[in-house]
Amino acid sequence: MAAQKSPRSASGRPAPDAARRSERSRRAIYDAALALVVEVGYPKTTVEGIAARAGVGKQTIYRWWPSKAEVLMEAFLDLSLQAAEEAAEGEAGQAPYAIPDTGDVAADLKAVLRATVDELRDPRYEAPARALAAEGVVNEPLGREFMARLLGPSLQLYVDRLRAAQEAGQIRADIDPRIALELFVSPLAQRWLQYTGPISHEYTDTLVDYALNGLAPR
Amino acid sequence: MAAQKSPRSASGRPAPDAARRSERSRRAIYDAALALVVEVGYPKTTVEGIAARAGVGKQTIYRWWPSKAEVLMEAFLDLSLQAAEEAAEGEAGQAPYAIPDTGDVAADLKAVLRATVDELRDPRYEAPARALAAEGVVNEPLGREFMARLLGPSLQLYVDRLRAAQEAGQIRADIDPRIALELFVSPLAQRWLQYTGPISHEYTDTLVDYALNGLAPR
Amino acid sequence: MAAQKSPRSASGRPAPDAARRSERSRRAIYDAALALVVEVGYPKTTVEGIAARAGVGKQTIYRWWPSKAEVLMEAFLDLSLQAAEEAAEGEAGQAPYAIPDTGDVAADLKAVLRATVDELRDPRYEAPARALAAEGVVNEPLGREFMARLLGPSLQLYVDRLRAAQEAGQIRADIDPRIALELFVSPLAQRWLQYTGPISHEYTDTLVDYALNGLAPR
Amino acid sequence: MAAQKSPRSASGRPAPDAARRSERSRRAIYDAALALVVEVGYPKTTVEGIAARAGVGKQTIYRWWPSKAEVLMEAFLDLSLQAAEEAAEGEAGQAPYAIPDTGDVAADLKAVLRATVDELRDPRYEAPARALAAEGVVNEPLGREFMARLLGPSLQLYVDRLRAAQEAGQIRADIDPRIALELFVSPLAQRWLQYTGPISHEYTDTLVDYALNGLAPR
DNA sequence: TCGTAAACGAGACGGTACGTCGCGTCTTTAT
DNA sequence: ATAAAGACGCGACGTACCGTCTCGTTTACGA
Repeated sequence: MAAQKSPRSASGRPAPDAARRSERSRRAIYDAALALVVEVGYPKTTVEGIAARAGVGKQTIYRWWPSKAEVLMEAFLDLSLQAAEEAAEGEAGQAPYAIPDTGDVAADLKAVLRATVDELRDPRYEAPARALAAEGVVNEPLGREFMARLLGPSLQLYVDRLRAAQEAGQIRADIDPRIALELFVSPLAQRWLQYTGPISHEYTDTLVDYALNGLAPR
Repeated sequence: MAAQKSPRSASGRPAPDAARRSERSRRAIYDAALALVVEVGYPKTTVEGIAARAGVGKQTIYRWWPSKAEVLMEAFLDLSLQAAEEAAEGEAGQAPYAIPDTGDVAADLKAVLRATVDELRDPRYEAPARALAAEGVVNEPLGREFMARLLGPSLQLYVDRLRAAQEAGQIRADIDPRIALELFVSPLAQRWLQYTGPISHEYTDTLVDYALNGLAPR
Repeated sequence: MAAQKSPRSASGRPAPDAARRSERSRRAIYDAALALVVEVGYPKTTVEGIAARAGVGKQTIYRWWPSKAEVLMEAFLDLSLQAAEEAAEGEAGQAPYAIPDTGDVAADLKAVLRATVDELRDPRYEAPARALAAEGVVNEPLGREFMARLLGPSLQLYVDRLRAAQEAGQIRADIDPRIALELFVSPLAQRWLQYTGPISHEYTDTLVDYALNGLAPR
Repeated sequence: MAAQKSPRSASGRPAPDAARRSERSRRAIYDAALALVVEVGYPKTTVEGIAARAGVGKQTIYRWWPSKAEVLMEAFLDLSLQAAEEAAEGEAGQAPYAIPDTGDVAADLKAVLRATVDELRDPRYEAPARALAAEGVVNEPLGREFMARLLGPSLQLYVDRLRAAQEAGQIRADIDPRIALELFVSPLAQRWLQYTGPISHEYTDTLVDYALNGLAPR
């Protein structure tokens, strides 16, 4: 079995040694990237600017990420992780990363969506989330990564909760939960992303009602 | 009232005389912009590239548009207009710009959504539409313009059709059509924009069924 | 005869239109390059620095010169030209660009060499001349250009003066003037370039004496 | 007197312990530096390149030399030393490091200069010698070191030989040998360094003749 | 019908950021 | 304990486009 002295990444460049990576720099880069996106917007956020703000050489960024979009992706991922951990601490003993199940699907979904609305309005989350979404629209690999690492896991929580509701007989058994969740999640996403309408707690409540009960008369 | 020899736009620059504008150049610029977005993608499409390909001076672009996003917006608007006119010719005597009303809402909606799916898969439409959507996500004024000039009018057609369905008693009267349409339009939009899932005729059919009948058992 | 719409330089890049070149920028670049070489030395003089000091975009330098060495070459050539013109004004009616001929070769050569010594000590000339010489040593094309455009013409003046001396019988007819001149010019050049010894009026006087009369006893 | 555990050089850094220096590494660094200068030229020879080629850490270079110029200087000095030792072996019983004295100054000088011409044409010597000369032109301390350690000793040999000639009555007693030698050495040096003309055995022979006999008629 | 003023093509300009290279220092790893 | 390996902060490289600004050259209008 041949020893592999200098492993190469897909780009053909020798892969850097991750074990010797500076944790300090990584944190500073995450912080700088997030702060800049909030302060000056994504298009005016430059790799050079991130490096300067983080007190880091440009090469240190290019060594570990292929583009500013990937930097922001990991920074945002890290931010979400931290937030999730903090949230988990508050509700000790409870399953983290799950939509609560009080027995009332409608109420549970409304609660989660209200929380989501609040989050989408917090500039600290909104700016990077919007930037990543925009980049992903036009950059398919990044878009798919965004889906795989952020959107997907979140959507899975809805799938799980809807499955539970099906078992409880609150949702028809022949419904595909993966599609069903889009009836209330996607409208919110589109209003937020494309300014197709205002978002509010009232609005998401209505979405849940419409989706669960349908538009046609009974 | 004082004579105004060289009227100035809000930017303080003398407004160009639109009457003397070269139609030839405008067309060439539209064609070049759309072609480049399809061929090399939006981020690699540059004003310089558009000018070169259109055989036009850069200033001719900057004279009439403030940014490449606006150029593309108008180019795409123009493209949509042309396409709509062509489509209208095929169905003479019928109201253009409307969702057909056969009396069966579900069928009508499914038909329109199937057509939309086809369009979203045509690279000639997809590339510029995606580019504008992405730009609009991160550039609010442009996003709102995109909504006002393209998305809005399209969505209004759904509102009209849903209103007709309400009058025909096929949809509950207390439903807000502006929100209702999002139950089947937004999921498609999100899957397309964010790669959250595959899009197909089957999928949109399912969306219409779910939306009209709801998820909960009757 | 084919029209040549976009002539290309040897580098394969379209040649810029010299007619539209900014004289203002060129002057500013010359001045900045010379000043920086004097102030911070050649190795610390950067294209970026020249551009910044000249108030010019980097591309304006790269558009017209392939390297900082070539910039400095032309700047120095320009400086020499100006100096020569100023000098020529002072001695109206006299042939410019020539070594004076008073009939006494030894005296004439000593006078020119003394002037050269003075020039080599003037930092405004020394710094760029030294920089170009150094670069030329290790960069053959540039070295040859330096020889062709600066050194060569100067040495030719010695050839001319020595020929006159041969006709006047002050120098043997079988002597090759192109080689002869090196007996007093090259020693000065080497002392200056390589710090092999101090340079002074006395020293160059001695060189002329030794060269004309030889080292062996008569 | 206080014990000094880690003596510090003028730079304030702890002086490395020369006794523990790796002879192996030094040799590898010399070889790599010389080879690179020959192969890619001095400007493209980098400390990183030398280290990589020598299979040595960069720090091992920086520990012992302040710059790539100094590395090359010592490498070249070492090369010259080796060459001189090899040459000395061939002529056993004779004084090493001296210009032969056959009684005929002209012949002896011509012989040495012919050998020098040959050396200057050997790429293994030419490339590093030229590199060091160029660096020395623009970097005064290095230039003076080059003079002190390489050029000076070589020139001294000429001084010695010329003194002998003066005692033998072949050269006038009032001649300064330190200046005299420049009449034939410097022209060769300048032609070589600055491409002011071709170098050949014929050329150096002529230089010796001109220098010894002078240019003026007797 | 002809001048003339505007729009036009071309592209040079002052800039900003790109992604890369090499510097000289510092740290880790594996003898 | 030493030295290879190489990550780091830094600064310059040479390139690509930005948006502005002249340049002549059409072009179309109104005198």
